Amino acid sequence: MSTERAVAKILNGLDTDFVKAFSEPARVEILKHLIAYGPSDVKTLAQRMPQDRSVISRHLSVMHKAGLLNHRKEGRHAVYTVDGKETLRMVESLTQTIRKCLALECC
Amino acid sequence: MSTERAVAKILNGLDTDFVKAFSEPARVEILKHLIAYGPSDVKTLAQRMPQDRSVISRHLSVMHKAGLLNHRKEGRHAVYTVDGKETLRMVESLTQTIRKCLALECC
DNA sequence: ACAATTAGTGCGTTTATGTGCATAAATGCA
DNA sequence: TGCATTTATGCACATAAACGCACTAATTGT
Repeated sequence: MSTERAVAKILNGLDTDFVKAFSEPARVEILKHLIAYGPSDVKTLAQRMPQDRSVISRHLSVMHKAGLLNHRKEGRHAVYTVDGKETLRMVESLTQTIRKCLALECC
Repeated sequence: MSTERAVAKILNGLDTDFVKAFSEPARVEILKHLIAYGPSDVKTLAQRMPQDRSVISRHLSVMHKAGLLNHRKEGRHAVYTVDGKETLRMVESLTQTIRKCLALECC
């Protein structure tokens, strides 16, 4: 297989949703709070941040879909928690992706 | 120091320029070519991609500023190369950042 | 000196995303 | 049942980023 195709195969598996979660300051702020204070509902998180609740809710949804957060319903509350295991798995996968690519580096 | 401040201290050091480089498909395409074919100038890269040369030039500039690429002038050509060492250093730094945060995880 | 080639920047346009308000659905409590 | 609370979504708007065109600057070769 050509190097070009090998590199493509590796980098096409790159999880862009994962990296996007970390490129948005508001989402990082949410992560900070979830790590420091543990499971939290939308209202609690929103109270700590300048954005509207709806915005926080959407950011949480994005991070949940990306696999960084777990989500459960407790009555009318939506409780989100950091999925540390999965998050770590993904960042290590990213490292491996880059490692493999660079190993193929032509010159 | 409170857990909140400890987490903030760690995550504030997060290099968002680095992660942004990987969240843009066009930039990943550029990386693919640079890894597979080695040092390339702007025209060569632009010929492989649908975007205008100016767009490629700007993406290269972004990645160079983020530390992913090296840049040298060869006559009228601008030759870009992947800085594998630095790129690897950065992704490992990201992994460590996340690792440290999760180690502080409250619950 | 002149024409051709290459890279980068200014500028306006398009596209994507974050944001807030209003609202509906679901739940808990009196 | 009636009312408050919480979340999520539709919608419109603002901001940021990607994009293409046109132009300038720098360099090469004739």
